[in-house]
Amino acid sequence: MLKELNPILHSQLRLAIISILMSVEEADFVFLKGQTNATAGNLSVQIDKLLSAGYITVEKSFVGKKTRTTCRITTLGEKAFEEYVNTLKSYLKLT
Amino acid sequence: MLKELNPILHSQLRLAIISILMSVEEADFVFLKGQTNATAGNLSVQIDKLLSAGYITVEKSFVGKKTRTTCRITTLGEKAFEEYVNTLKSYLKLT
DNA sequence: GTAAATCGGTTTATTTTATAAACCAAATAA
DNA sequence: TTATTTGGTTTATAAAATAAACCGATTTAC
Repeated sequence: MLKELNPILHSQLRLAIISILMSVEEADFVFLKGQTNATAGNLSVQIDKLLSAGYITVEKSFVGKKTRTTCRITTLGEKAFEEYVNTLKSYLKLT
Repeated sequence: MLKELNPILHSQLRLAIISILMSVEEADFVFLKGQTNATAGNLSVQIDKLLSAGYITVEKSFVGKKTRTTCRITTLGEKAFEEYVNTLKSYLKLT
């Protein structure tokens, strides 16, 4: 029986966000928007979902007078990502 | 910039179906249902989508008095799967 | 033999997701 | 001072996944 693919991660944009955060330790909204080419609205929604799932932390601060939203992956998020990748491999190795 | 993940394949059930068909040369409805643990309705819908995309062929026949729906992957389907896997790797290798 | 249950599905309705559009406050540029 | 841009959020819409209802044919149980 095939294991289920964590639906929180099985989304193009959320997977991209998490992948980036796995490699980068922290990334702000503007950086993520540029890397993923997502619209701001979509990115905002998907960041919220990852936050609600406990997969990332979100910190709002100021740089000069501009707001800055910084995201980091949590341990839970790392584990979820690793498990997602392993599950995915069980699908793909059938090739 | 991240490439887009083929949305026809970026679906848990359709990916499972295609993965199975990559390994098995042909599979009927009942077999796919058992392997994927999907409901008949969901499986029927997703098979239709893969058929419409030209990724599989679907052949209906009889075995004795029972109907049999046999699926096979097409060359286009194989190519799409391979490209999907490669794109996915570009997401995951960011780890 | 016939009523009820099962098999192999399809169709339709509902829920969930993803995406886009509209909006907002603050800052900067013209 | 009035656009315009920046850095987002909220809300509405479109698309997708899933579940529920249904269907005809076949068995099974009585």
